[in-house]
Amino acid sequence: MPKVVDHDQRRVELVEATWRIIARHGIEGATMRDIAAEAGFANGALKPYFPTKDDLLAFAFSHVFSQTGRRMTDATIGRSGLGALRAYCLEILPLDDIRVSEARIVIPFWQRALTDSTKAELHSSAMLLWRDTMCDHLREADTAGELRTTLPHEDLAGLLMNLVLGAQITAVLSPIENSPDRLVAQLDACIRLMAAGD
Amino acid sequence: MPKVVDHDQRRVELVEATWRIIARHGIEGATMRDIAAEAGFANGALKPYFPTKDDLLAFAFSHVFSQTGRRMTDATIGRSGLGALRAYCLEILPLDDIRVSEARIVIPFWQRALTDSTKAELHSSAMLLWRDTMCDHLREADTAGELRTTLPHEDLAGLLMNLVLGAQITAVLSPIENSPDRLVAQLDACIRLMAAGD
DNA sequence: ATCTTTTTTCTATGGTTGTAGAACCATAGG
DNA sequence: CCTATGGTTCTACAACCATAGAAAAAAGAT
Repeated sequence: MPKVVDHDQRRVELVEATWRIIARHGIEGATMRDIAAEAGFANGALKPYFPTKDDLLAFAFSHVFSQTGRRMTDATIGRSGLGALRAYCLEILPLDDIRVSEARIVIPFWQRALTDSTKAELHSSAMLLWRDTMCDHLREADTAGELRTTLPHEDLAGLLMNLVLGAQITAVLSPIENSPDRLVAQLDACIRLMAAGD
Repeated sequence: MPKVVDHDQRRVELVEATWRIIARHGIEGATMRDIAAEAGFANGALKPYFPTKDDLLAFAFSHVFSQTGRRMTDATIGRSGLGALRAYCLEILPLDDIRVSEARIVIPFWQRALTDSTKAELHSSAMLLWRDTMCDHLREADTAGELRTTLPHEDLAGLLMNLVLGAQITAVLSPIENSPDRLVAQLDACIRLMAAGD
């Protein structure tokens, strides 16, 4: 029998090479040849794992979402209410190199999703999940008396969603005015405005 | 003497054709041939006005920013403080077809700016201007006693900036949960949280 | 009516891309 | 040691793009 390869692991390898290329040279520079070279293979080696380029990109993008989502839920264990909400949002903000790279990947993804309904639905469902989780934490906070405002939870969650998504852009394209500590200050400002204590 | 053409007006015509193409088929489909066809010309007719494609895109993007900026400042005349701030932000939110189209153009622009420092600086300077204007209105509101919070104006302005930029994404990719009235409700929620009355 | 100059069209070219498929290689069992 | 087979590389190809430049058209001035 011939050399045997773990296909799933190889797929993840290729996806990580794709991330590095997109984060470094943008999605325009992410050609099949460059991705293969980054992973240490020749052009045609990708075909058995991802028959077409779109398959590769779709897998890469959904992998980013699941990775971020796992990190977010991990950050909330042992917390509830506004504390959980804050930890949840903090995990999306581009505060370190890894999450800045994720921002540099999600922005090209948005652009692709504009004309690709499959990618649009992937984004829509992921955002709906995040939004619902934020609503849950807001409800927890409300019943615990942590909330000062009586505004609908949906609007507050939508506000936070737009905040963290907008931060993906400003953190990358206006890093001076949106350094990590500024972004945290903005999030804390938003949460403190909702909180009962002040 | 030959046929005389208003070059500046022709340039604007071409830019508007470019918008329509990008809004309809995405930036990938915005080839020189398609843009020329949309404007009613042949491929090579663009060269005298925009020698290269990058010149065309740069002009198109800066035109969007100046158009939006003009609309924003127009909306604030006769207002001050939180009222002006609200009107200013309302003009950025993608609430009608025109502004949704603008969102469909600015998202590809962000993607391009990731690997094009010229576009990044264009974005950075435009955002800095908007941010400063928001700070001015916040200062007005503060001296007028409209503000409840003592948080730094810079963080509140940054918060609003991220809100309206994030809305560009959610309005296009999650339109159901972010319909125009929901977006306005989110903005009003944010402003009411900062306001004195409650 | 003709000429001159700007504007527009048309054709060509060099380069790059995604994809396909043939040739080659490495490895585990007989 | 041999062989069958999954994995990899290499080359090729068809399509597409931006751009350049020559050719044609248009329109006011003489």
